[in-house]
Amino acid sequence: MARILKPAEFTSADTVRLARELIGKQLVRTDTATRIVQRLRIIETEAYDGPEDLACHASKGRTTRTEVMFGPAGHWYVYLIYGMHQMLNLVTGPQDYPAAILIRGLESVSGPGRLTKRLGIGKELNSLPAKRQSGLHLEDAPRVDDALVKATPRIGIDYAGPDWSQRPYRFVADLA
DNA sequence: GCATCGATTACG
DNA sequence: GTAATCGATGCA
Repeated sequence: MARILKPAEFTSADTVRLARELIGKQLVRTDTATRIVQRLRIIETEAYDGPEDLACHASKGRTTRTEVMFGPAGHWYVYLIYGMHQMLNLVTGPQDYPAAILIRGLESVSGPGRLTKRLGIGKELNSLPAKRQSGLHLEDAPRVDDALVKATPRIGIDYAGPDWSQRPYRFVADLA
């Protein structure tokens, strides 16, 4: 079994780089009640980097919803979008610096809303640390070659304006 | 209290 | 192209 990634490993201020490095790592769901364990590699991520990033929820300030992004790295940020889809994010960066990485796709599961549904992820995980005892954690994996990873603009954030919406903060593993 | 807005998906 | 669906937010 692969090494478990600790929350403290995501304290780097370079969230965009962390989003790139998360590609290929394994997302592990452990349900103590049903004993079902799911282990899937991450193939798509997006970086949301700090108060200046107009696409980042925290750019509007510290609120009940965004509070977790200001907290310690390595905790889950889960929220509901469009009234029906749960989005899974990993908080990154130093304490009090609001940043997170949206996990958009896993091998065999395309789409951020679909993956949370598949793994049974909901708001009960919000603000919990990415540890085995929380029921959802990350495990290390060999680095995915740069030739297989492409960077593109983030999805669905045109409202953030051309400067932010066009930045290559989305990473997709081109598995073929 | 009430109106508006989505880090999406599925279907035509 | 557009409907579905509801918590967070902002304003009164």
